[in-house]
Amino acid sequence: MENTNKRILLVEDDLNFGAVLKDYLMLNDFDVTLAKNGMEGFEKFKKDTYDLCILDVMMPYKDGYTLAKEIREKNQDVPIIFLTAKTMKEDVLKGYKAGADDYLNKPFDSEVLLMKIKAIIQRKSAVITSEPAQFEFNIGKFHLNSKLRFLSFDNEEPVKLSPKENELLKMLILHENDLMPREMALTKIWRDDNYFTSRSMDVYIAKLRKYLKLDKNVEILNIHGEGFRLVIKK
Amino acid sequence: MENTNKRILLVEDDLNFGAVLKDYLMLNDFDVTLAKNGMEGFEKFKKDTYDLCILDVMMPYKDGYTLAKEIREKNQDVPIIFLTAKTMKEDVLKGYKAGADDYLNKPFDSEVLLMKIKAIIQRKSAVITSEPAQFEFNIGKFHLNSKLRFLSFDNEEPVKLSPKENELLKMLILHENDLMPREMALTKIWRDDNYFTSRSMDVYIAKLRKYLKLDKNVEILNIHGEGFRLVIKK
DNA sequence: ATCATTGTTAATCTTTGGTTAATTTATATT
DNA sequence: AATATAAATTAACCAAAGATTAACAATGAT
Repeated sequence: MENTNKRILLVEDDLNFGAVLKDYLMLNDFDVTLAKNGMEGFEKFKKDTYDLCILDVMMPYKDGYTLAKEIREKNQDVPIIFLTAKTMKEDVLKGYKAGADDYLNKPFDSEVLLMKIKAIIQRKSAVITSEPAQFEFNIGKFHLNSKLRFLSFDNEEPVKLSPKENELLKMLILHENDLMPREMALTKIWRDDNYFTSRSMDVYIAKLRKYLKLDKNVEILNIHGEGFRLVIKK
Repeated sequence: MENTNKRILLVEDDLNFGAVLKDYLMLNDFDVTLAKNGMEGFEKFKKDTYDLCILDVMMPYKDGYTLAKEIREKNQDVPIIFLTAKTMKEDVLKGYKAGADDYLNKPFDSEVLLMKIKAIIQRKSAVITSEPAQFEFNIGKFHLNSKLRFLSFDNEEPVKLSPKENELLKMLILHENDLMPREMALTKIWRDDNYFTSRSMDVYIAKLRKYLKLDKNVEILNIHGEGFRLVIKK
C-alpha cells in the first residue's frame, strides 16, 4: 500500500494532549509520529524524514527551542511550528530566532492549526521542487526516464512503467552489477517487509525481466535468500 | 547607488496607525508604500512589484480578503500578512483560504511583526528570482494570452478561458513536455489538496483537452498518480 | 527427500482518472 | 434586492492503471 501522505513529527510531553492532536491530524490524512520529549523527538527526527515538525516549547530535559536548533543544524528546510502556552513577546521572538515558521498559542483551535499546516507545507513544497535528483539512466541499450516513468529501447515505442516497476528498476540500476538486498527494496519501496509484499516484489521482478528481454546483455539474477542483481554483460 | 531594500505594500485605512507603522518599517530599512483603502491598494499593487503585502482586514469599499484574492490572481507568490482586530476563527480561516501567509491580531507588538516579516521574506526570497511574469505563449498552433485569458487558433474566433482554465493551461505550458505534478497545480492554483479539488482539476483537464483538440499535435497526457504532461509532437 | 524460496501467469481487488451533467457559488446586471 | 450569467464544485458512472493475492511449477539448500 503506497503512502504519499505528508509526514509530521509531533513532539509533546503532555501525553494526553499529544495523543488527541495526533489522532486529529491522522484523521486529516497526515502520517504522525509522536515523541514525548525533546530527546526522543531528535532521535526520531534523525531516523526518518518529515515534512513538518510541531514542537511543544515547554518540555522536560530538552525544551522546544533547543530541539529546534538541533533540527535546524541537520536540516535548514523542514518547517517548524511551535506550540506554547506563553504569550510573552520574548518567547515568540526566541522562537523565530530558533527558526520557527509559525507560532501558536495554547489553547488554539484545531482547524486553525490545520490551516497553518496546509499553508506552510504548501509554500515549502513550492521551494524544494528543484532538487537535482537524477532521473535519467542508461542500462545496456535501454534508457530509463524515472521521472516520466518510461523505458525506451532503440527506436521502439517507449514502454510506460508503473510506479512500482519504476522504483524497483531504478533501485536495481543504482546497484548495477551489485546486490540489491530484498529487504532494502521492501522497506524503501513497499514500506513494509512481509510475506505478501515479498511475493508482490517477485511479481514485479518478473515484469521487469520481460521488458528487459530485448537486450540479451541485460539480466536480473536472483541471489537466493539475499536479493537480486542487475548485470550488464559486454 | 542601487536600492536593494525590500518593498512593502501597506494597506491600512486608519491613517494615523498606517503612518506610524510605515515609519517604523522604514526605520527598519524597508521601502514602504502606503495605500489607504482596498481600491488604492490594488492600483498600487498593479503598478509596481512588492516583496510583501500587509493588509488590514476591515476596510471600506474593499476588504482585505477581497483585495488578497485580486492580488493572488495577479501573483501567486507575494507573501501576504493580514492585520485584524478580530479573533474570530472564521475570519482567520477565511484569511488563510484567501492565500494569507500569516495573520496578526491587533494590537500586536511591532517587534513581533518585524520578526514575522523577516521570516517570511527570507523563506520566499529563496524561491523567487523575480521573474518578469510572462503572459504570452505559443503552443503548437495555439496562442495563449494568459493576461487577457484567451486562447486562439489560426483564424478561428479566440476562446475565452475561465481563471482556473487559464492558470492550469499556463502551468502545463510552463512544464511543456515535462511532468506537471498534480500536487503542484493543486497547491498553487487551488490552494488546497484534497479529493474534491483533485476531481475538480480533472474536470478542468477535460475542458482543456476539448479546446486543444483542434491541433492533433498537442496533447495532455496523464502520468498515473503523478500528474499531467503537455506534449507537442512535431 | 523435504522444505523454503523464487518464477510466472492469471484472477481479483483497489486506486486513480475521463467525462458529462447537475448543483452550488460567485459575479455582474437590471 | 432580484435575476441573469459565468465559474467552480460535486456527483455519478464508467474505464484504465496499478497492486496484490492465489495457484502452481521450478529451483536451491540441507
